[in-house]
Amino acid sequence: MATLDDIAKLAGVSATTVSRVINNYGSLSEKTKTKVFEAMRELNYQPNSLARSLKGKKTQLIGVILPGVSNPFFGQMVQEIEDQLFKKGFRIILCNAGSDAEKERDYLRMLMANRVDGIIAGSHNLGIEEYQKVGLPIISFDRYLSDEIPIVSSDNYHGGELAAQALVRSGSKKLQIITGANHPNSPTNARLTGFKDELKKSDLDFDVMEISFSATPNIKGLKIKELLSKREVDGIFCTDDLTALLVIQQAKALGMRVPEDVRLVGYDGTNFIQSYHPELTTVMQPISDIVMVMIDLLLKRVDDHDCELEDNYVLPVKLITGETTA
Amino acid sequence: MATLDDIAKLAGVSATTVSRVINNYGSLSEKTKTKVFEAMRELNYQPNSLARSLKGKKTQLIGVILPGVSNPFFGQMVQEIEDQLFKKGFRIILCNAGSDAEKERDYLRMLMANRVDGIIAGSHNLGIEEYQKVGLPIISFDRYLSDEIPIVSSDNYHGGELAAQALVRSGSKKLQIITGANHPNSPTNARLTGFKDELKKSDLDFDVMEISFSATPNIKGLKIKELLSKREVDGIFCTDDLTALLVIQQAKALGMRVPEDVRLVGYDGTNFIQSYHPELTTVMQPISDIVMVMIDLLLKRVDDHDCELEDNYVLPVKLITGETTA
DNA sequence: ATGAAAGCGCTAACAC
DNA sequence: GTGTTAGCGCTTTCAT
Repeated sequence: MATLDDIAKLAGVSATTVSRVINNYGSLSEKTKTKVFEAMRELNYQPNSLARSLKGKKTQLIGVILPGVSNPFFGQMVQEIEDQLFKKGFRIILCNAGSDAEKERDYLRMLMANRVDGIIAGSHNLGIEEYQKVGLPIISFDRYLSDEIPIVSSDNYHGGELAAQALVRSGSKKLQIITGANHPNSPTNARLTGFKDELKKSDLDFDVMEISFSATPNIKGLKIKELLSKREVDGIFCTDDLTALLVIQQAKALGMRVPEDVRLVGYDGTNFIQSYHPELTTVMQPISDIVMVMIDLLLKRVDDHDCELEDNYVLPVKLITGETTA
Repeated sequence: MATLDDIAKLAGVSATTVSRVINNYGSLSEKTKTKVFEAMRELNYQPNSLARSLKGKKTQLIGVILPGVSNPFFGQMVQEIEDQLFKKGFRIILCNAGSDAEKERDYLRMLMANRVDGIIAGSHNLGIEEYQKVGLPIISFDRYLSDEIPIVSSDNYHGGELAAQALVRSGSKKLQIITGANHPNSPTNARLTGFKDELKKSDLDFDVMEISFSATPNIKGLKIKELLSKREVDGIFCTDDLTALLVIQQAKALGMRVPEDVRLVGYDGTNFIQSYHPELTTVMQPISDIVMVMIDLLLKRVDDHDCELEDNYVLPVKLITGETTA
């Protein structure tokens, strides 16, 4: 692979001059510029960004740590992150942390070793104290990581309220929440709180069922089947859309009709769900806006490591009404 | 951020020694090792992989160029790639090329500039001659890129045959194929050919409808609606599962029953579809195996740029039978 | 068992 | 308008 020196030799100038041409810096004669450009073309030259970054420049690399990209919600989020970051000249290193805290720690070390300019983190793992001392700009999605790390999230509390309202409005009397395991400090808990608080107004009964985020769809389906077979609930709020899909599936299998026998509200409202399951009433998170805010904040910190930021940035959610609460 | 020299000073040894400790190289006394390790811990030291790579080492970075990760198929594929590569000590730079050839070219340049060790590419863009001269190990998924680049794919031809068989077996008489726009040199065409060839045996009629891969679900839905309203077909093969979902949606809206009025076979068989749409008959691509082969080949080329590889690696597909062809 | 010194490819004063 | 030089943080001979 050609180096700056190769170009310099071929163009008959010094390395500095080539560097100047590349970075469009200082004053160059048209003649040299042309010569250098030609040489670059001829050797199919690409400046070694490793060397560049070594000299103190940014790497233009951002680490993205999320549970995993096979989930449509995070798939869309990563796509959005990649898209917006690309336009600003950054690339991303994708880190699927899954539910493996050790892997997440490894990734954190690697990202430090690679001198990424910053990190966007939104995994579900807890107790990773390493976040305290990465010494790199970090923005978190929807999780508390450390006191210094700003959290961007949608308005989970209001989302919970909206879900409750939709269920109540549709005439449900015996309500059920199906949610991931209860993580302390997680803004996601607010979905629950909002839901409960809203219900207090109407004095209705409800139950909470927790199913680990990392359980397989089969396991989740089983638990849902158990729940539904009792035929005791007529309104369900799932704190994510995929679980809601499972409820529809199991209800159908049990001969229960949605929404006649049981009403249903999901959460997330990805493009995928909106296109392929428009029947589902759900609370839509503004993924694009969330990402925009995260990137904005992150790049601010990249430019100035010590710039002051709020602890929390909360973006509005929206209820999308489908037939499952008709 | 601490450097090797900082550690050397703190431990009271030379930089060379620290380097030896890090790389577990040459002969070291236990005493020095301990001192150095302590210093590293104290300063939360991470070796600068940029500097390391500059010295001729590999970057342990692999570029992954795909249409986009918000599609469940590619989402699962990327997740699989990331997973398998992580275990071998590599990280990935994610490049969503979308349907933007210029973006793909940009990414190619960036990947060269970043000195990634290799590239896995499976975008849908055509006419990117740059692949000819990247000078980096590349493996392609399901697309022809250049004569030197091996293609790994599932057995598209047999997949087409299986789809046809399933439809015929279920008693369909007037068949329809819905597929992406016909790209020259794309192994995906084989799905069509396999389907057609199989049909010749049974002497049934069929039509082909092309819908661009990059069309929105709404657009696709519209075309499908037009098609279905004529009520002329009773068996449909979609060359991807998401389109099949759209067919189910439109059929329902038109009051047509699946499979009574129209039978349906999809293609891909992701975990997502298997879990959330088990009713869909589909041809499953062995994503995990495909990725394993791609990575195996890629790493061979990383170790030895000139190692001989086959042009094509074809992995077996499997028909998953659901109720849409019952 | 350890250190000194050169160099990977690039940028940025500092000359002229 | 262009060249010289000194590093960035690390690895790697070659000494000792």
